[in-house]
Amino acid sequence: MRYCKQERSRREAIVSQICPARPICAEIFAADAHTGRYYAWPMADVTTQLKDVLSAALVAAYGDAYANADPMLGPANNPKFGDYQANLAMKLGKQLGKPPREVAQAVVDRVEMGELIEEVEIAGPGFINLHLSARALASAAHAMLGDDRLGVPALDEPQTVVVDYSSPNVAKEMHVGHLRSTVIGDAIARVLTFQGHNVIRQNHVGDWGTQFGMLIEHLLETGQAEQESLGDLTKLYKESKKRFDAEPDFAERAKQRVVALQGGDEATLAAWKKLVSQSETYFASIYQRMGVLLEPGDIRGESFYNDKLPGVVDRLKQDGKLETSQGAGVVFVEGFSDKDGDPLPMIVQKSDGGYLYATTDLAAIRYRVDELKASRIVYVTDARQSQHFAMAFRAAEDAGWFGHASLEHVPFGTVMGEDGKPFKTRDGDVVRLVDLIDEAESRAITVCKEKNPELTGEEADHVGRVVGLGSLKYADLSSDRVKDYKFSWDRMLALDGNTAPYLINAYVRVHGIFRKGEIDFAGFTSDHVQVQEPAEKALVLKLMQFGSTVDSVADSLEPHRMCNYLYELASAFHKFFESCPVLKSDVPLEIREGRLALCKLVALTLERGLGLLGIGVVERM
RNA sequence: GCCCCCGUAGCUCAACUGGAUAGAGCAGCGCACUUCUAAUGCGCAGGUUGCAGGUUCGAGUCCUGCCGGGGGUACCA
Repeated sequence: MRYCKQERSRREAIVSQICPARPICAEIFAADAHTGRYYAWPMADVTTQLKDVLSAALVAAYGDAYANADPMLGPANNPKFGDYQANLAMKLGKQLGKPPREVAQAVVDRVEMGELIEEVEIAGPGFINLHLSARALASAAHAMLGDDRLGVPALDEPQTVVVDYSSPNVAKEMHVGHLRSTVIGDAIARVLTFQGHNVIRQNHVGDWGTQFGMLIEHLLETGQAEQESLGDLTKLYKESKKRFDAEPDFAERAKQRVVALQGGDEATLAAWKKLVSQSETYFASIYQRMGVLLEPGDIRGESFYNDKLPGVVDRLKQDGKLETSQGAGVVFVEGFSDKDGDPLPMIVQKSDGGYLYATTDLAAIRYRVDELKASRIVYVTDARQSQHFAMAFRAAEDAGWFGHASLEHVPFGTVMGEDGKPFKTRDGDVVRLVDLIDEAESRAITVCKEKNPELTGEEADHVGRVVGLGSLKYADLSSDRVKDYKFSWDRMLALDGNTAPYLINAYVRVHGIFRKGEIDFAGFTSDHVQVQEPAEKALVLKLMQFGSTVDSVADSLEPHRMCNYLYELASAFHKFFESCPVLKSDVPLEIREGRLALCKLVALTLERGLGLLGIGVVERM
């Protein structure tokens, strides 16, 4: 958990001043009492206040040494255990050599209830169960409503974080294999940006390598290199590959062409640049359609590191890390072995003098640490590359190339078909990304029109685009990324369960209420938030978890945690919707206003949460 | 062979980084619509968390060994 500067100094002041315990909550609320409003300190969410109270109680009981101990506070996992639970007593009991329940009692005895806590009790081995006052909940909701960031403080000490994702290949069409890196990486970039980090997106495109020899040779021989547009790049790739495999003479010329390319031959380079530039235009169009943040300026392809590769090898040599094995320049990294149980080398220079992806990745690490000043670098790639990154990170670490920076591989599993085997077309071909998007949109339109026949024309198209793309992304994001997942149109477009349509529909329902009541959504605000009904209470408690969910996603780099949260939020909203009428004539005006506030808060949180996943919303569907 | 990842209800997935009685959706059965959009909600049923040990107040989660699936394992990325 991180706090803004203001918040942190406030916490420190409280903790240092309070021994023995003082009525901090009363103080906090008193500061606002004259305004007649419930919300407490600016930026101080109720969770933070609870932690303060527990910290203070802990210090009062056992002294200053425990001022920074984690109270282990979290939402209660069952309403009968209250609203929040603190699990510190069990851990502390061990440290202090006392029974956990005794520790819990000592803490509870010194908890200043104030207006925040209604009831506190000890249960089981030493759980501290906290029941919040209705007023505290109302205050929390009100504070969120008045804050653009929904109560999530911007970081006091932002880091420079490099997020490496998507990485398609020049002269090849993007396919299902690029889906996960692109979607997961984008969500991670968005979440870290929202937290306040300086996020530098890096698209490590495959724009260099031996395959360009055959492509360029074919282009030049057929005269296509002269043309304004190169046309269908997939066709080009297939044609040249076919020739490469079938014509030995062509294959030989293609190999020579690689040498010419590396040597900087003008005509060769011109053709290569044409390929790259056309591909980049194509990537940009896909990203735009997908609503992905990546731009041409984020591209640092393999070729970008070309002139840095000899330096990488030289540096390794200087550091005494480089060895020669079977004619290749290698680095032996501790802890890796090959089939025969011998140490596994990481090859940085081939026996013919060429460089490999390990060299490029090492060069990229240096660039990101030295030039981009990154303090955290995350790589969103296929889980199959785990060993490669483990070796590269270890080698760079051994060489002392990244002082305080942390490097993280963010692996993900494979997209499977319904049969449990890697997702392919019926013919066994790779599935093109554009085909996936097309089908997602058209299926979404069908599903939406079926439920709402009044949906027509441009609006139907728009809804189809948002819901279709959203469903495709959400399916990819909503399960634990390290596992493979089964691709299913029916499941991802289902209106029930943990799906994009279900979440977007919750958003739509809120707007439906505002439309029905002829209330301006954007302009609406209220001081009359009240939390009385169980469904209201459950909803507010869920809303309050948004901030910690963002932190959790940022720490773990697991976007599915946000999906789980949003699904629980939407479920809580639907229960509220069932049991708490808003616009009905017998609802008192104040209650109506308070419930409208909760509705708006739900919509804002859904929109923000989905937005952090790169998914949009619609007001009608 | 060695290393890494995965194994949870019939199916698809969760489980807040070790917390209380393992939760959802689908499929099955039964309820609630002159509606704030039933695109929903409620209930029933469904489990030896692959197996066996271990660590501790407490294990789906951590450790060890098996079983099963996937991936990696020297000049592709």
